[in-house]
Amino acid sequence: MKRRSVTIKDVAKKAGVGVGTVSRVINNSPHVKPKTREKVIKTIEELRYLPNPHARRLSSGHTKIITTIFPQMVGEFHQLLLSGLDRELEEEGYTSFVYPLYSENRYNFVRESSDFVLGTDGLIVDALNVDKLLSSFIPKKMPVVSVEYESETYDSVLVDNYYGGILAGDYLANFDKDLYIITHKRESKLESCVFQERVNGFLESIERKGRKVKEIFEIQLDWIQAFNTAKRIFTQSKNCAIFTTTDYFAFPVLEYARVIGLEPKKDFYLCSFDNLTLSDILKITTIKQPIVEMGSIAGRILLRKIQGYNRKPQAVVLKPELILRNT
Amino acid sequence: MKRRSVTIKDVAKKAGVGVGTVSRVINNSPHVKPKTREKVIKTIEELRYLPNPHARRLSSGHTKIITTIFPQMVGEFHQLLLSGLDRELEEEGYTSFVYPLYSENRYNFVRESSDFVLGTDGLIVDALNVDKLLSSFIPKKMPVVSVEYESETYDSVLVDNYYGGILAGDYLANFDKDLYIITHKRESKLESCVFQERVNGFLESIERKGRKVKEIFEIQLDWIQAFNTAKRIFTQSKNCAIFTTTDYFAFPVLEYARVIGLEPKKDFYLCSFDNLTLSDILKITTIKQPIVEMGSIAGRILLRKIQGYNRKPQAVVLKPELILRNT
DNA sequence: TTATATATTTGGAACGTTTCCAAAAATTTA
DNA sequence: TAAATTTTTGGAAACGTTCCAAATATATAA
Repeated sequence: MKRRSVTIKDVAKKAGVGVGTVSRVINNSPHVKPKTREKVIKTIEELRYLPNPHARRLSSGHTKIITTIFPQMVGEFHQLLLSGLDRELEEEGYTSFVYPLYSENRYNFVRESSDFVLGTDGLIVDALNVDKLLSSFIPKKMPVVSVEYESETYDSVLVDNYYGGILAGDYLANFDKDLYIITHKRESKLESCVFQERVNGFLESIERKGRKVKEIFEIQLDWIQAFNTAKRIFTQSKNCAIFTTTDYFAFPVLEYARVIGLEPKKDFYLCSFDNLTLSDILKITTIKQPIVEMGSIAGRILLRKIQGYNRKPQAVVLKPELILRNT
Repeated sequence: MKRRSVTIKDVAKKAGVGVGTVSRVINNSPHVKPKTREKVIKTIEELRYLPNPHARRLSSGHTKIITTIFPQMVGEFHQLLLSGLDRELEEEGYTSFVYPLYSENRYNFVRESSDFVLGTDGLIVDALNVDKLLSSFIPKKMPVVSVEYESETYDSVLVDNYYGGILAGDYLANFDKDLYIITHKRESKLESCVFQERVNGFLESIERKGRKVKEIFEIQLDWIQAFNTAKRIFTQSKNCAIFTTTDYFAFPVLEYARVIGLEPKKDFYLCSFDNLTLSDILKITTIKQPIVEMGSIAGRILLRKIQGYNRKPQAVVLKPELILRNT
C-alpha cells in the first residue's frame, strides 16, 4: 500500500485499450489484433511496466513454482534429482526452488510460518519422514510428493532400498571374504533415512546364505571418515568384501585400496550404492538408483496433482539394479 | 478464481466481528481485547481458516522471503553462508530459498520469467558475474547483494581473494621447495570466478620474492582429481610446497601425502584456502575466509535495502587471514 | 446488399488480504 | 455525573491482476 509503480491500468490508459487487452498481450493470448498487440508492447516498454507477481498470483491462484525440501544440500545426488524434476516441470512452465532443512531453526520456521509452504504450488520432500515432520501443518489441498521415503499420507517415489541391499548381499556373499559394511550414521530426525534399509536388505541376504557380517561402521557423510574407515578395515583384514551404502563412501575406500596396492576383485571386493558418475569412471560395482528418473516421476505426479487429478496416495517403487564393474 | 475456500470474511461473519479485527488477530496486533481475540481464534480453528498468502502479499507488498542464487550446491561452504544469512534474516522474520543455477536451462528460466525474481523481497547472488548475467533483467528497485563477486551495480560482500593469495604466497615462498598450485578450472560462465584471483595473488607474491611456480594444475571441484593430482606432484617432486585454492583440494592432497608416508612441514608444505571444519581437524594451514560473517553481512545489507535504505553500491571487502597449522 | 458467423475488444466484477480512518465502547479524570 | 481520553472496532478502499459476459468490428455467405 506504499509507493505505487506502473500498473496494468496505466498501460491500458496510455495505449488506449482495456486492461484485459493488456493482460492478454502479456500472456500471449492469440486473441489480439497484431496491430493492437504492437501498440501495447510499445507502451509497456515505454513505461517499463512489469506485472506485479503477487497480484498475478492472487488472481490466477498459482505461482508456477514448486518447492523442494532437502534435508541438506550435497553434491551430485540432489543435482540429478532436481534435473529430473526440472525436465518435467519446464514443459509446463514451472520451476523449482530449494528449501534446505539443515537446521532445527529452518525446520521450525517452516512449521511456524506455513505460509511459506502455501505460497507455492506444490511440494517435493526428499528423504524425510514427511508424515511425522511436516504433514501436520501442510494444508490438505497442498499437492505433495515424497521422494526416497514411503509416506502414508502422500504419493511417494522411491527406490527399493531393501532390495538394493539384497542385491549387494547376493553379490558379495559369493566370495569367501570377511564382510564389512560402511554406512551413514543417522544423528537427527532431519537426516536421510534410506541407509538403514540398505543395510537391512544386505543383512537379510547374507543371513539367508548363512553368512555373517564382521563389522558395521557407521560414519558421517564425509570422505575422510570413509578413507579412515577403509584404513581400519584393511588393517584388520587383508581379505575382505565391503558394502558401502553410498558411492560417496566407496570412492575413498577404493582409493585407499589402490594406494596400498590391493587389487580389486582379487584382494578385495567392493559393492556400493547410487551409481554416481564417478563410480562409472572408477569402475566400481554398485547398485544403480535411477535418480533422474525418480525426480522426473515425482515431477510428473506432482504436476498431475496440481492439475487437480486426485487419488489415494500410492508409492512408485523403482527397482535398483546391480551394475557389475571392476570391484 | 476457482473454487473458494474459507476466507477472512467467513471468519469475521461467524465470529461476529469485522474483517479488520480478524486481520489484527492473525497479525498479532496488540489492539484487540483478549476476549475478542479468543473468540476469533476459536472461530479460525473451527473453520480451519488459513490466510491466503497471495492476497496477503499483494496487500502488504512483501513476502518475507529472499532468494539466494548459487552457481551450484556444494557442501559446507553454502551451508555456512546460508546460516550466516539466516541469522540476520530470522530476526526480522525472513527466510531464504535457494535457486541453484547449475544448468543453462535454469539460467534461461530466470531470464525469461523474471517474474520469479520479483516474487520475493530480495536477492543474494553468490559467486556469479551478476552484472553480466542478471542485472539486465532485474528491475531497478529489487534489492540485491552480490557475494564473492565485486559488482558494479549492486552492493557486494567479498573476501579479498587476491590478498589471500598473497598471504599463501608469502607463507610458502619461505621454504626452499618446488612450488605447485592446484586450482579450479572455470569451464562455464555459471561457475564461480574466485579461484583465479587467489592464483593471481599467489603468483604476485612469489614473483616479488623472485620465485617461480613449477606447475599449475587446473581441475574440477572433485576430490578424486585432487587426489590424482597430488599423486602426480609427489611423483614429480619429493620436495614441494603446494597451494590449493580451496580446502576441498587440500584434504585429498594431505591424505595422499600421509599414505605415502610424507611428513608435513618437513617433506612438504601445504597451504590451502577456506578454513572449513575439516581443515581444522586435519590441521591444515589455510587462508581463512569468514564465510558465516560474509553471509550475515550480506543479510544485514539486504535487509536494510528492503527497508528502503538507499545508497550507492559499495563493496565490503573482508580480509582473509593465514591460519598457521601443521602443514 | 444484408444477414450471419466469427474474431476482437471491452469494462468491470471478482480474488482475499492489509491498511486506514472514523466511530463506538471502555476507561480515566474532573 | 459529565467530560476527556484511550482502547477497540467495523468496514471501505486499495493492491494489480484474471476472467467473464457483453459489445463491437470484421469476414463470410447468401
